[in-house]
Amino acid sequence: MTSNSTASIQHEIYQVVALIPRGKVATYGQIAALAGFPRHARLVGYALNRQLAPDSELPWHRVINAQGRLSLHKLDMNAENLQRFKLEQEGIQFVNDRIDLKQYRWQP
DNA sequence: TTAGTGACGTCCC
DNA sequence: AGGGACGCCACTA
Repeated sequence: MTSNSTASIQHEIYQVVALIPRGKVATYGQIAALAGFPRHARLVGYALNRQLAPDSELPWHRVINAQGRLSLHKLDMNAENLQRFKLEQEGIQFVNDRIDLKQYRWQP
């Protein structure tokens, strides 16, 4: 690992993401704040990138950006298609490639 | 060490 | 509405 502090941060991020219920979504910034690291939205992306595996227990697909859009295409367009598929399977509706956060945002 | 980068967010126009 | 300019901060070369 590059540093043990980031390892613990990642651990906190995973714990929060694991709490997102089926059929709901959260933003990167929301996850960072809930994990106790405000303004670290980008770190959430880095952390999830390491968990990007088909057999991952983590509901990484329920994390989207503050615009209600998917951001994964910059890295892996194929993975983004999977993310959208998983979300739609949970009953989340896309309107013009966008999710209505007022309706679907997770509120702990 | 420094500079560039990025699964982001907010502000401004 | 939607796009651009910054701000942010860990990571990488």
